[in-house]
Amino acid sequence: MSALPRRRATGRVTLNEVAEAAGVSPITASRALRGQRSVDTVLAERVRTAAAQLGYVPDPAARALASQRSQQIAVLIPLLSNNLFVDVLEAAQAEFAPAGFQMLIGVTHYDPLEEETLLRSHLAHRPAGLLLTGFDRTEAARQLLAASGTPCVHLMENRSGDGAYSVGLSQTEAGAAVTRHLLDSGRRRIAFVGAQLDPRVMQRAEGYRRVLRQAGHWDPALELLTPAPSSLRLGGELLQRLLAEHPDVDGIFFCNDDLAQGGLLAAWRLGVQVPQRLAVVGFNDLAGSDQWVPSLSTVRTPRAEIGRQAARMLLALVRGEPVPQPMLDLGFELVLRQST
Amino acid sequence: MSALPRRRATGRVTLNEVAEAAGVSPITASRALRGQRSVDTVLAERVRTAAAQLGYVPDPAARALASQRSQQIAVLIPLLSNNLFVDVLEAAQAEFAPAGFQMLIGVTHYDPLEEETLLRSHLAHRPAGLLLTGFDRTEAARQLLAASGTPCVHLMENRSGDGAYSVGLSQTEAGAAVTRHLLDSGRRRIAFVGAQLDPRVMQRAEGYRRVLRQAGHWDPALELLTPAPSSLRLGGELLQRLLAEHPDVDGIFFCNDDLAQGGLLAAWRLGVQVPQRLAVVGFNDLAGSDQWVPSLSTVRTPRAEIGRQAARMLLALVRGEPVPQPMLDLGFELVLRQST
DNA sequence: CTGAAAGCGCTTACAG
DNA sequence: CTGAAAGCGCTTACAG
Repeated sequence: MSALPRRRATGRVTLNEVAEAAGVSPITASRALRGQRSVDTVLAERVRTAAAQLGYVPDPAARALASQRSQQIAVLIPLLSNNLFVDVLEAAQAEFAPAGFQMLIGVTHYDPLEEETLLRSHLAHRPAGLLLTGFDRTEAARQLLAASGTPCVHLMENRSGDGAYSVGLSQTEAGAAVTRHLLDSGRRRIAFVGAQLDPRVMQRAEGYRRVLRQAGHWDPALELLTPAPSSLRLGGELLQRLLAEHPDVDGIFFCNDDLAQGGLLAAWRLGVQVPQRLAVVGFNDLAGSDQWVPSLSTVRTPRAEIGRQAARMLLALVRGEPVPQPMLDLGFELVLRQST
Repeated sequence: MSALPRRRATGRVTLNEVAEAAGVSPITASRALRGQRSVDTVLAERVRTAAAQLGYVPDPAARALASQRSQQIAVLIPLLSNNLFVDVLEAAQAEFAPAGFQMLIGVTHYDPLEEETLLRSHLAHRPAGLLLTGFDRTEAARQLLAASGTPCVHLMENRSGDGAYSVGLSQTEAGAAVTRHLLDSGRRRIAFVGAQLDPRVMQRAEGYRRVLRQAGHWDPALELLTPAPSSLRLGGELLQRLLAEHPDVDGIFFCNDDLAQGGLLAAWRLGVQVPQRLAVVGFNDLAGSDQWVPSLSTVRTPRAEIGRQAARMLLALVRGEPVPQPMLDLGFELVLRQST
C-alpha cells in the first residue's frame, strides 16, 4: 500500500474543486470569480455556476497570504460612544460591504499613542485600506503608514498641501459661523466651552476667537477649556461655573451638543432663561437636540456623507482608480432653534 | 547562470529568519513564540530575543491558513448607536486585546436575516470565537453556527436547558422589579411603553404583565407597543398619545431610557407634573438620565461586566479551558431618582 | 523536547 | 485569453 498523501481535511470547498467542475484551471477560476475582465465570458459563466452549485466561499486567509492584501479595511476612530462616529461608520460600512470588504474598527480614545499601537497591530493584518480620524498622530504612526504604502483616507478634517486624502469639513469655519450668529443676534459676552480638546474642538475655538477678535469682543477669560471627556454632566457643571465667574455672559458656544444639552438642563435648574438671558449653541446636532426644551441651536455636520464619500474614495484608491478630488470639503449647516 | 528562485519579496521578517537567527527549526520557533510549554526554556528565550531584535510580527493570514483559525473574534450586536452595546464592546475589547485577539464588529439592526448574512460572511473568516446578542435567530443561522463548531457566547440574556453559553441578566425579572416599584409607590394605572420590540423588550413587558396581573391591575389597553426604533422623539410622541387616550395613567414604564427621557421632555412641554401626577421609569441607565430634570428612575444593567465576563468565557472556550458556569446571571439594579 | 516534510487555499509572475 | 509552476508564511501531524 502506498502512503496516502498527508491531507488535513478541512471540509471546505476549494477553488480547485470549482475549477475542476468548470473544466478550467484554478487560475482561470480565480480570475473569473474576482471579476477580472481577461476571462472568456463563457468560461467565466461556467466558473460562476460551478462555484454557486458547490457553495464555494473563498478563503480570506489564503487570499490574503497569496496576495499580500486582506479584504479588510481598518477604521480608527476616537470613540464609539459618540454617535457622531457611529454615523460615519454605518455609512462607510454600507459602501464597503457590497464591495466585499469588512471593516475592522479600532478605538483610540483620542490618544495618539493608542492610535499608534492600533495602527501597528492593524497593519500586521495588511488591510486593503485605512480610514483615520483627523491628522493628529505620532511621528511613528506617520512612518508606519508611509512605510506600509496602505491607501489611506482621513475623516472629519481637511488639510491641504501634502496630497493627503481626506473627506471632512472646515471645523474652523463652522466655529466662526456659530460665533457670527451669536454676534448677529445681539450677544456680546460670548463664551466658548470646550471639553476633550481634540484638534477639531480646538479648530472650532479658533473660528470663535477669530470672529470675536475681528468684532472687538474677544475676552480670553470667557474661554472655558478642559481636557475632560464631553458629557451632559460636565456641560452642566461648566455652565454653572461660567455663570458664577462671569455673570454677564449672554451667549455660550458649547463645542459639542452633549455639553450644550447638559448646559440647558443646568440652566433650567438654575432658573436661567434661555434664550432670553442666555443664548446657547451646540455642535454636531446629536440625537435629542431637536427635542430638547428649549430645542438646541447647533451645527449639523454631514457625518453619513463623510462616511460614504470617504469609503468611496478609499475603494477607488484600493482599486488603483483615479481620485478626482483628494480633498473633499462637505461643509456644514447652521441649525437655528429655540436656544438662540 | 542558474535561474534565481522566483521569490515574491515582501520585505517581511519571517518566522524562518527568526528561527535561523536563534539557531532552531521554524517549528520550534513557532512553538516558542506561541508560548507552548513543550519548548526548552533556554531555546524559547533565544527565539524570543531573536524575534524582538528582528522586529518579527507574525503574519495573521499565514497563521489562519495553516491553523484553520484566525485570531479574530466576531461580535454581532443589534446597534452601534445604542451606548448599551458600545459599553459591552469596550469592555470585551479590553479583555481580547491583551490576549492577542481582534474584534470584528457586525451590526444586525435587530434583523435576524441581517444577522444570518453577517454570520455567514464572518464564519468564512474562521473566527476563533463568536459573541452574539441574545438567542433570537434564524434556523439557518443556528445551523451555520453548529456546523462551524466555533465557540460562542451569548450576550444580554440567559437561557437554560440547551447548554448554550451566555452572560446576561433576567430581563423579565428586571421588568417585574420596575413594575413592583411603581405599584409600591401607590400607582395603579401603570402603562408599558415599548419600542423596537426586540426579545429583551418583550421580556421586560412580560415581567410587567406578570406583576400587574398578580396585583389585579393589568389592563392590556395600557400597553403601548411599536416596532419603531427607540428615540427621544418617539418617547415624547408615545407619552402624549398615551395620556390623550388614557388620562388616568399615573405611571409609565418605558422600555428604554431614551424613550423615557423623551417622555420627560414631553411631560414638561405638556405641563404634566412628574412624579406628582405621573411617575416615569426607564431602563438601562443611559448617559444623561442622572442629569435629567427630573432625574430619571431606571434600571442599571451591568453592561461592562457583561462584556468582560463574556469575553473571558469565550477566551476559555477558545483555549479549550473548562468553563465553570456556562450561564452567568449578572443581575441588575433598580436606580431610584426623582421621576418616581 | 525537537524537527523534516507536507500542506493550508489561494494568487503572482512568467509564458505562450 | 489561458495555464503550469512556484510561492505567500505559517502550523499540523507524524516521528523520534
